[in-house]
Amino acid sequence: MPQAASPSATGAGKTTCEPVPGTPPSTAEGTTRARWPPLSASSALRPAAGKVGGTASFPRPNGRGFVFGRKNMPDLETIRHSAAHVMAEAVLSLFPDAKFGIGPSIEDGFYYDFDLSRPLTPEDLAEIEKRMARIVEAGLPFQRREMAREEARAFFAERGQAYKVELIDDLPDPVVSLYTQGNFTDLCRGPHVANTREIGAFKLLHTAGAYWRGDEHRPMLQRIYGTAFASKDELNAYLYRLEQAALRDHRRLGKELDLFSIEEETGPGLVHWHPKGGVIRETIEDFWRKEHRRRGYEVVYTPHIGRVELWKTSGHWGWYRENMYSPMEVEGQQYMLKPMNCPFHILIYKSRLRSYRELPIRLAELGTVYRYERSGVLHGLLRVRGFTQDDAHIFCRPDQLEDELVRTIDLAQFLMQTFGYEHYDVELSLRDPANIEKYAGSEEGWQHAESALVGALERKSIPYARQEGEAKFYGPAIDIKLRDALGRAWQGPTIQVDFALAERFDIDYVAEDGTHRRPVMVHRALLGSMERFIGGLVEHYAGAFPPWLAPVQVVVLPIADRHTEYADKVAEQLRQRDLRVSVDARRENVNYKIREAQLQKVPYMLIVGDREAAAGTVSLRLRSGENLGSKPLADFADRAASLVASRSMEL
RNA sequence: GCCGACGUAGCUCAGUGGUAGAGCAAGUGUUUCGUAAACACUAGGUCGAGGGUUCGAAUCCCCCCGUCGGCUCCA
Repeated sequence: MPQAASPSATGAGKTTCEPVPGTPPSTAEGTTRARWPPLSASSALRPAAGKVGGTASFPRPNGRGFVFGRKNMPDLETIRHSAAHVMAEAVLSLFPDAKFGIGPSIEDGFYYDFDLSRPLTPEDLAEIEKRMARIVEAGLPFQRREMAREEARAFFAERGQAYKVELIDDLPDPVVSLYTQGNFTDLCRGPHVANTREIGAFKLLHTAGAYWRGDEHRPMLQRIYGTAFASKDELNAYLYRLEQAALRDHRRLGKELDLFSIEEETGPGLVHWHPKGGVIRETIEDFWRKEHRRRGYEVVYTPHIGRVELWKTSGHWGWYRENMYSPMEVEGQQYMLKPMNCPFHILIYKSRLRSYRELPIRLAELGTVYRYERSGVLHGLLRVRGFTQDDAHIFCRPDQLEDELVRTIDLAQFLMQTFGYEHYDVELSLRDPANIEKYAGSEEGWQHAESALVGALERKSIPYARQEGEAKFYGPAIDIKLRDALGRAWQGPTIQVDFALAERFDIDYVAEDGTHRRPVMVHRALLGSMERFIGGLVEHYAGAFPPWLAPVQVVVLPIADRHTEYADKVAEQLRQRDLRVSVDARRENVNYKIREAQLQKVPYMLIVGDREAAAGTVSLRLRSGENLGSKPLADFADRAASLVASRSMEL
């Protein structure tokens, strides 16, 4: 059942209009929970356009976006927040009856939410951008003033700004601050640039609907996203990165490389793996199983459906029901498609009496689960309705917990390293100390588990961020966020202790003294789901899979028809070495075949003509464009086979 | 689910009320070629589904389905 702890989207460290204390912010209130910026959940899972770039390349100031470094150099957050105000002013000039929500700076840009009389069109965006340019050009000063909250309330009420009034009503402060530039005055904590001219380069990116205060029961506002930088060059660099990210989009590459498809006739969020995607998945799964067995896991298979009573016992019928497919009735019994594998693994554990001597028991499964997701949230392979988790459940004694966690982290690190994820951030989700009654399990259990998690991380010398209050009700967890080749964050391995299920299924083991005791249960998914993981890999590699994963590892390109026979012989010999080889024997010129192989990102191209056929060699060209010239076939076969065997990232 | 945009040939896209188009891919023929696109011809579409307006709908309207950008949620 591991579900990724969602990275909170709370705006720690963000400049925002929302909370508006009457005093200017102090740098001391900087974020404590994150060494990386808070990401919206969606950006963690799917680095979509607009969220790309991450902080790796755009360092943020600590805290609230105060001026730092050289004086008079406004930082990015201040620039962006100011740009949001300028955008609001432009919108006001176009829509005099506009009502304003909030307009914070965010990672990579800013947005502002508006309540408008009609939907925005692309032409509106262009017009708003034009008006913004005039405001920036005019060099209007930002003026701050303070007002008693009642006075400010009246000020906004008079202007029909109901959302601002609501914000003020939620503020505890007796005095609030307002910022004015040109014809636009906003409730805002600041800070802002001194003058609109300091905003530099900006661009509006897209519009979106957004519920007022993120609450689906409240009005839907129109949000405009934009970004701003101190200079035109930085803006262009950012836009270039967006283009690069779009080129890596796994949905685009999935089609171009013929890896998978999602068919309307089958239904949304249901993935068809094509032969080439299937090879990648099979290779990863084989590796996964082998590595798990090597580390003491036992692989199991469990059903895709189960009686509804099972889910009542597990509790999912209660708290997870809205994500489950409706029951199907068979012979008067109700069955559910499984959204989780854990109940089945527990039943395997429970199928006979267990001794303390056989713990830990590690049951692993590539288990396919189905979860109902609202239609608007589906996204390629990254958010689907049917997926295969690399799931495992560890049942152990309390005294074994920390060791098991260390072993699990080891395995996670090994996997990540194998796939070339070199950077990651670790979050430790703990109970909310102010609210301990809402959690399942005993006080001692929690304390033990939390200290085992901390102990494991410290034994591994892994830096982590403590996140109090982020734990699920059933147990504390470690979540690992991966950084891909573009520095974007992805949901990675998750390791969760569970106090609820062992209890609900009443599982136990016989201890040394003959008493029955409750084992500790750990859920863990290291790749997450095969769908999401491979979707992420496609983007991480930009479609250029390392040789061990490449669907076609070698393509042999005969120069003319008379070389086809030799090409087939070469291919056959390479297949004897377990390499995946194809021969492009079409009556096309070599350049054409090379181009095609290149676009398919095949690691190795072997060009064979008269010279090679006579000498028993192949002319090796790498996907990188490097032409290594003729070499004996056996040499190439050795090289390729050894790089594949070692799962090397090299060509 | 909600807001907005979109859905035309296998793919990428043009076509805004008057007989459905291009490039690439595919098929056939010609070319037998040395490291990123040879040439010619041919075939290919109930313009996402259904309903409506109209003499006439890819085009306008309604309603479904799906995709995309977000909101929300998560593997």
